[in-house]
Amino acid sequence: MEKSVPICKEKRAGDYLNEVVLDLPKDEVIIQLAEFLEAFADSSRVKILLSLLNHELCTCDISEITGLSVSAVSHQLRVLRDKKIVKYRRAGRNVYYSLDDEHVEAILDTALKHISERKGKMSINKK
Amino acid sequence: MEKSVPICKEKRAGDYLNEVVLDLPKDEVIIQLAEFLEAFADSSRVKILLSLLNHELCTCDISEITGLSVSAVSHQLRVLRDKKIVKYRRAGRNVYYSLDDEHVEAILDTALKHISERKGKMSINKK
DNA sequence: ACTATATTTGAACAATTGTTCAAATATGGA
DNA sequence: TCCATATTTGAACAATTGTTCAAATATAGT
Repeated sequence: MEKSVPICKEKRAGDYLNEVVLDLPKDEVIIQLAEFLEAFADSSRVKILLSLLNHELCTCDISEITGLSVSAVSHQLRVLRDKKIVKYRRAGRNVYYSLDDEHVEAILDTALKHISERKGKMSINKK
Repeated sequence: MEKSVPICKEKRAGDYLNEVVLDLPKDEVIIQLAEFLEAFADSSRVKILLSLLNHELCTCDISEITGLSVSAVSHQLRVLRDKKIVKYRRAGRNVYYSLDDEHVEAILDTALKHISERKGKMSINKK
């Protein structure tokens, strides 16, 4: 019984599949990558991060800027805090948030490029 | 009745909030940003994208490399296709996928830097 | 036309998500 | 201490997600 290799593989000349597997980061790292990038996968959080690009802002500022409820903002800020993407400092009754990650801007810029360049190849379909 | 500004704002000297609002992309763009970045918010998709960084691969290759079922891979590839992140070509019975976005590598690299640099400040907490 | 392999698809399902609401906590000023 | 404001928190909820399974489709070879 020497069969766990899928059939579509048997006839392959150069076997580079193992190479690809070996080049992959450990599963643990892949999970961390995805957990970090989850921070950018929601429009409320993206809006909050964009707001923080140039200014530190208190929870109530962010609520007003984004149009989200104070509570919703606070919940999302906790997510961003847990992921070490924003930091905060308390000043009196206000808590001021700012970016704690030099890479946020890079990721948002890259994504912005994607959607602007993609416009040319946008499909007409709903998806 | 001239009251819709939150109280924490009234006493502000420099009013930069409006400036921040004006600097934000349109809501539609923010939603597109988040929809694109959703592609990276799941470890299965991250693993698929990492696998495709240097090789084009068929569905069955990707299934074997990632350890995901063929069906799960196919479902996720559809998500990536819809977002214009991968493209595909059919060759006989196989369908070969490859990256259709120059920015994928940049985003994954940036995220990788984040998680490696973050290790110094990792909290002991569960989160 | 029939069979085998590769891929896609749709329904079902548990799990997770983001918001709202009400209540709790924190801080500063009277 | 009491009150007003700012923020956080937890429960509840609908909505979305990713997987599995079975069935459908596509292609090549006989």
